[in-house]
Amino acid sequence: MNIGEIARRAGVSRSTVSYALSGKRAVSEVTRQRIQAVIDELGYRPNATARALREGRNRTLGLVVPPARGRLNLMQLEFVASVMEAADRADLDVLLSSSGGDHDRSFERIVDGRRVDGVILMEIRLDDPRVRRLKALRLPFVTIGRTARPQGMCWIDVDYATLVGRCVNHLADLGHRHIALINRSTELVASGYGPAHRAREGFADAVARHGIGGMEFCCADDASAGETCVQEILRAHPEVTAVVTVNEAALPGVQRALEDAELNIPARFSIAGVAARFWAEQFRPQLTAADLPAVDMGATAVDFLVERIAEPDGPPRQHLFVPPISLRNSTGPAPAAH
Amino acid sequence: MNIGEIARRAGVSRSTVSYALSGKRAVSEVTRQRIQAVIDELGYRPNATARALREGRNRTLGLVVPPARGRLNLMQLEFVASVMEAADRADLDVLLSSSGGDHDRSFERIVDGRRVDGVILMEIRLDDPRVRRLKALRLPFVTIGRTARPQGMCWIDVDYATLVGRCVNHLADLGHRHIALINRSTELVASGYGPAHRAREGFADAVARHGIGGMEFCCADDASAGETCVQEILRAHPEVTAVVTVNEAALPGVQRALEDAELNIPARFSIAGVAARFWAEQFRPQLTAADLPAVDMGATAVDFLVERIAEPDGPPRQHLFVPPISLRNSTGPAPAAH
DNA sequence: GAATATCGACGAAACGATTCGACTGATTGT
DNA sequence: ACAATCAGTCGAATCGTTTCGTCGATATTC
Repeated sequence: MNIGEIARRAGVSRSTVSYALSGKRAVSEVTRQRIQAVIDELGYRPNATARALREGRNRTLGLVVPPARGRLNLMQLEFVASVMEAADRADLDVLLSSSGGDHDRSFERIVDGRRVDGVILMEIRLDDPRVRRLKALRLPFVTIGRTARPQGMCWIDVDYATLVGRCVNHLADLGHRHIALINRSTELVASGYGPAHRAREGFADAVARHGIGGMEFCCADDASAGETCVQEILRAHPEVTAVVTVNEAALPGVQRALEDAELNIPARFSIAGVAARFWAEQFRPQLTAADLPAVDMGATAVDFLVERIAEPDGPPRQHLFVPPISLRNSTGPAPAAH
Repeated sequence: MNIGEIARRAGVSRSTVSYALSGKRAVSEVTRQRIQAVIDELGYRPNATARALREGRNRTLGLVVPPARGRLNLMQLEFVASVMEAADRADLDVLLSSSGGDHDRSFERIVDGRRVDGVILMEIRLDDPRVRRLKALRLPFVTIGRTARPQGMCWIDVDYATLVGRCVNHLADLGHRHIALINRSTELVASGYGPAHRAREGFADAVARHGIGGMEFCCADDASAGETCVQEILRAHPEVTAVVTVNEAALPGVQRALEDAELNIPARFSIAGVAARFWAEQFRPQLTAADLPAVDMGATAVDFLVERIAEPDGPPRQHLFVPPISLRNSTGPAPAAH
């Protein structure tokens, strides 16, 4: 059941059927209705592949997610969901690809088979080979996170430096004088993961500004690492009365370690950070944290990409998200020194 | 940079380039190398859309996930990741589509634009309009979960009835005589969600077999619903000493409510169920539960689908997963009656 | 009333690959 | 030595759309 068959049964030419459907040229009302009747009867829908070939675009965007190895997290999940929703609104399909490993077959397939009109790249590294690839292919793309030299590119990012800085400010205002940062894993830092680097910088700046003690700890993205990380902090720096965390996956372990050390939150210990709302609310007491705006980010990424596909040489759009810090119950005045 | 350009520069015809690449006909070694040199120089990759049009297949499978509304959960996330991985191994791309709402535009686009060679349908209902649609279009598909009449279809599912039954057996063996089931939400049950129905049946059968008291409670898929659900159970049925749960998202709330009621686990209260390993390990003490085998399920679904695409009229493959129940620390002997 | 728009429809040429049949030399078999 | 095979290549058709140019027929304009 292709357009030729419809044309034959309606007694018109293929082009007339096409114009009747697209409305790009006038078609008399009677033939239009005759054609529509045949279409309804046979349940014809134009073949998307043929259309894509002819039009030179696929009405599809590629979404490159981190490989399953590195465990997609809940925040990213929410992001993916919101990208789908936004793409759907723009009548675009979403082709998934995981990448970040050594041998990114699906990335190659999608990108150099020209299966997509544009790409959203998650979990970008400061120096990212995929970005170079997309630039070389002149395929429109938007990155979630920035490379080291983000000028001239299209990206959205979360301003970890500012957010971590604000957390430090908040804790310092409450009288805390020794604060630890629970950052992401050493591997992630080593591989040039922007948020981890910028959290580090924002933290260092803020503690320096306040003239207070600050120490950074890297921590793998899971609960048990969070537990040992806190134990380590408490052992090596008993003077610490508050932590800032950007490692949401470690939170359950952080909680356990603090409970085991009988450090009541927020009476004897404070904690603030950046996390998806799910994790912040899961914490007990609920975590004072900047909630990652996954839904906004997904919608914005799609908007930027659509715009760039329409106008590949337009000005590159960029947006830094600085979500407000939701005051919950995990921070309080520093305990009196004993 | 299309195949014609390559042919021109290599001084051969387009068909020769094609045969050199596919190996479907003999090409002399010297011309093959000449062609390869041109290809390497220009970085040519065949256009996937044109190939798809000609070959009549897209090397793409559709993955239909529940809409963002109904919140994709971690187990589903793991499933999606494993589908991607398996598809990648089979050199297939994955086109995402969310569906389940009233107005499934992306499902329509993917399915009747013939953008995919087959579909994996998650979160199937006992009577599902999408299944009828796919059958009518004669598009190969595999469902995750069964419809009410699953004969002749391709599906995989988790045997909730058996698993819940085994949990009841386990608890009964430990001496528990009054057990509650924490099922999924009433809406989900009402909409004909198979796992919820089968959990109910398995539970009813098992408590009857043991001649013990069993009562079922529906509970929305979130922590606070879990909390009120347990409070309700304890209030209305103080004789209950154990629960079986198939509602992983409610677990954190269940935990809170039991803690608040000062019911130590497993000394004074036991709990077992079906859950993704993440949730089971998140529970304290860790939950005795059948771990949902998301990774196996994803790989199996892709296998079945690939097979069915290759042979649309072959025998429909089906598989019921009955993952073993991992004994952890949340179940113990029933407390002596007081 | 002749020149000129305008409308509605048609045919053919793309888009970029794959594949079938045919053709040319060279090799083999008898 | 003549037919049969075979390796290597080419041209043309095809997949299902969209769109450009064209062309009657009717309507508009001076």
